[in-house]
Amino acid sequence: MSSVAVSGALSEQARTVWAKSWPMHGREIESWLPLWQHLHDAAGIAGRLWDEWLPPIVTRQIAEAAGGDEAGRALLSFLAGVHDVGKATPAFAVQVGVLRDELVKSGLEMPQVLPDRAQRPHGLAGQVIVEAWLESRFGWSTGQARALASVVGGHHGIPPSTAEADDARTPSHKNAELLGAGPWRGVQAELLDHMAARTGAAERLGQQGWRSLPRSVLVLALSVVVVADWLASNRELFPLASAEDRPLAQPDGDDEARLRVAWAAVDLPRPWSPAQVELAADELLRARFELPGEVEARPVQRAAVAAAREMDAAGILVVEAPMGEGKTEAAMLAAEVLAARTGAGGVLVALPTQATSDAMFARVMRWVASQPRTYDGGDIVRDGAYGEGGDRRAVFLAHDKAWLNPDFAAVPRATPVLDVGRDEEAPVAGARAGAGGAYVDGWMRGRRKGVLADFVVGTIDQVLFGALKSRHVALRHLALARKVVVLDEIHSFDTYMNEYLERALEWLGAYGVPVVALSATLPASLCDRLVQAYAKGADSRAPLPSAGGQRPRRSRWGSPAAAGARTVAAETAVVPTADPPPSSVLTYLKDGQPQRVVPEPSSRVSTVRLEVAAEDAWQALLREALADGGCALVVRNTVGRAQDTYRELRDLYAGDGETTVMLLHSRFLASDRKRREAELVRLLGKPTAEGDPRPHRLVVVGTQVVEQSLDIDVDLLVTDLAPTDLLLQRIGRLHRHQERPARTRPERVREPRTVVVGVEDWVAQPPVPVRGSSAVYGDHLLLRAAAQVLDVVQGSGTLRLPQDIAPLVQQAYDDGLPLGPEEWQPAMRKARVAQGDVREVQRARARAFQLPGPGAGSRGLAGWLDGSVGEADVVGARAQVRDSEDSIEVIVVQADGADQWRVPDWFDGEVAGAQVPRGEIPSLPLRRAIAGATVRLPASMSRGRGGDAVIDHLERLAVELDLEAWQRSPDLAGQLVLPLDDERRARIPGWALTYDRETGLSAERLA
DNA sequence: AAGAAAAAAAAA
Ligand SMILES: [Fe+3]
Ligand SMILES: [Fe+3]
Repeated sequence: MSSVAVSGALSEQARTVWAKSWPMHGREIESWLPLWQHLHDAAGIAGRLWDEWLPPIVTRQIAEAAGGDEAGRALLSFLAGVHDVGKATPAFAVQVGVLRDELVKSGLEMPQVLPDRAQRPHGLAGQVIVEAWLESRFGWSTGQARALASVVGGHHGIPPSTAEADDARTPSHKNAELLGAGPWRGVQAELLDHMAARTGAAERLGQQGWRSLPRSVLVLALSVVVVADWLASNRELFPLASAEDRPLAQPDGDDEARLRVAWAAVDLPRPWSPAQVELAADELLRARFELPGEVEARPVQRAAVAAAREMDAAGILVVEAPMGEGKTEAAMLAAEVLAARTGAGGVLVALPTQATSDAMFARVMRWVASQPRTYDGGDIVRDGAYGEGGDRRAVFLAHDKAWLNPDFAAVPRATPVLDVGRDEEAPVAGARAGAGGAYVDGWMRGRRKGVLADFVVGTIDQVLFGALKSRHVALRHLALARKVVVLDEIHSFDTYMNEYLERALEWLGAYGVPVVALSATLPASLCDRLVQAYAKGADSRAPLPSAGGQRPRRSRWGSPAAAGARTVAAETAVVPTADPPPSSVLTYLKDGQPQRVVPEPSSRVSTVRLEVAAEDAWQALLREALADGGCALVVRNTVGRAQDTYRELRDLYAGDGETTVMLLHSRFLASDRKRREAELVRLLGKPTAEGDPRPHRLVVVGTQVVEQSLDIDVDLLVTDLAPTDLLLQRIGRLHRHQERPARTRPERVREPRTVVVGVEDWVAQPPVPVRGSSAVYGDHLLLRAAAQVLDVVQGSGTLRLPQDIAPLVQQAYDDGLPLGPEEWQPAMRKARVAQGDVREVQRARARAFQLPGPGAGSRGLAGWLDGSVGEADVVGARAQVRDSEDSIEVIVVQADGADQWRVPDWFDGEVAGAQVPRGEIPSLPLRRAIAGATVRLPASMSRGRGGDAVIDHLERLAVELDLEAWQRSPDLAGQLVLPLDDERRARIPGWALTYDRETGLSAERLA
């Protein structure tokens, strides 16, 4: 850690240039800050960040590019130290009258007002000033100067476009007026020279090393500049000077004290730095998950630990395995090994949904608590104090509804780092860190900064946003680049999300971030693309020495022999006989090449009887199968079908007194759905020590919500035809728990059995899926699944699990492989083309706002985010990481005759039926209840012209009923409200809505 | 016609 010597005095003009003023408007000011002071502060913080906060995985790559550790530190300090030099311009300085006058008095001329001043925001101004200075002072080329200076230009979140920068550099009257001429130029250069000398950059700017930094390093540099600026702009940490102190005296040694105090107040934790663990996988598993001595690692876990030790540390590991093989634990063990190998300072675990993120957060917290402490300079006990250097791990749950999560709320919070006048929050005293030093940092919190924390669990969107053109995306990159990134359930992504995932992986590759991706069986081509995307990014950072040489094609399934299934005569055998793809497989990069490892097969093997039935036949079949009791799951592909089926089955079993029929789909209020899910897991989960609440006979009707993450076990499955992988996931709920051996199940359902329905006519050539299914999935995947289902049914009649999963999924997604009889082929070709079109549209939409890759372009960050705000030329494209037309979420309240709003009266707890105020922000318990009263309207309601009318109506309602107060609460701002009458009905133009506690929300289109 | 999530920044 080097403290910087005070270098050089500044001219009076340079000391008069200002950066901050309080207030910013008005004739009188109370306080101000000279620019040099802000620059010193920012440079100082950047140095501290380098010394104490950035983990080696980040500093190493900056150092490598910049020419050594000190050079890397100097680079960041310098960039932070000049970031606001654009404030030394008339365009900026004209804003505050008294400060302007002072400058004019000192000889820096400018008019009273500059109407065009907004055309040269100080970021852009700074960029071109630095460009010109690098060229004239050090002889940099235009392109070299543009690249480095773009970091200055981008410090407010969006780097200027090439055209903007070119325009600002063209000699013109306007530029002279706004950016300054004559003595202004002298002051700008003086400040730049001063900061270059002070940060140790001057000498290096004269050399070659910094002239062609890779884009990934520039992004990291930008992110650190932004962090430094945000901290240096906090007036609590870095107080302004009194307005009387003008100009401020020469810079002196007080700087260091000012910095020390501020840095201590921010109190960022040192990065996690786990030791290289040599433990065997078994021991590691037991130690980190607090398992008893006899527990052994499962094959996948053992293979993952071995892979993490032998793969490229800056590489990607894809673990494909069925559920129940302990993938999550495997990933955390691998993450620790990879962190130790790369110097990553934390772990980010990303999942597809908020609900799974919530569940994962609790598990990751336990894992964090079991981490040995790594701080070597103190004697702090593990569960003890934090403060004096003890191990602290900043944790964060990153999704929109994290504030509702009790596990996250229970984590001790450090004193928030607030800013006077900006943060409205009341200051609270911080608490001590919890188990293993886990705490929520006072600064690394909130939507943008929270993901910077050491251990973050969140939705996959948090990662995908890193590939979206968006303001301050560099900050998100830093959040990712600091850690090992674990991606869970990546098989569940659609084409649109995969586009973003691939681009995000390119960037992670460029940063050398270890990635562990978990999945059920992935289509081989997809797995290949993800690994390639990472490798491509890695190449952008470290090009091969043989620059012109072709890299050998990297493909997991490169050789025909490896493809196995594809050599089999397609139309006859669906389940391949030779060399089938294994049910578990690990793919990782080793020396830049993909390797595959197959763990020893799991011992669990089961068979499932597969059959098909007509829509009018399966209910009799179900009744028959459940004659002696048992629990069945009926999965429908649309909410409407599920609601109808539920009503039919309810009536069918009405009055027998010993059968429960339940319904689950997403169109229940969030709290109602949560309660239903909990009830399902209680009834159909593993038996507990207290007993087994499994009912005698139960029929659960549901949509796709039941194929995800609900750990339930049923005796019999009836399901609409669905794409093969989803069908297999549904089948995974069948006889799922080993704690429930066959002999404990009713006799007629002792053999696991699946009935596939949802097809108009199974005998037709090809069969015709019901309309709803076609609308949701498209006929291509449905017909391929139908071919596979019929093939099994007409053959052995049984599936073997898990062995058959991988071959079936690989075939279903291998478009080159024809499936089904000859007569189907014309229809299947048509469906395939249609599907291709849909995917292409999705891809195009996704690309409209996608961040360029790390290798594209040579001019640093100039124009990096061009087109990020509403300039898409693709129809229907939006700046978002999930594909959707507007689907409307509403808060449901009960309105009485007097137009008072109430929390739904059937809710649990004291707030049920409580009045919801509109003129003020509702209390926290009420806001919690309200968050649980949300539901998404059917997509059909928000599409097209009718959709606009619906949104209009709801928005007008919010205005008419005056929800202004709600806008000040982040969780309520912008929310639409749907008031129901006493009968739980609502009228919206064109629609009649009903909410029924048993069946959920129904929408009926009015003629 | 499913399901899933969804960003306030450092001064205009
Ligand atoms: Fe700025
Ligand atoms: Fe600044």
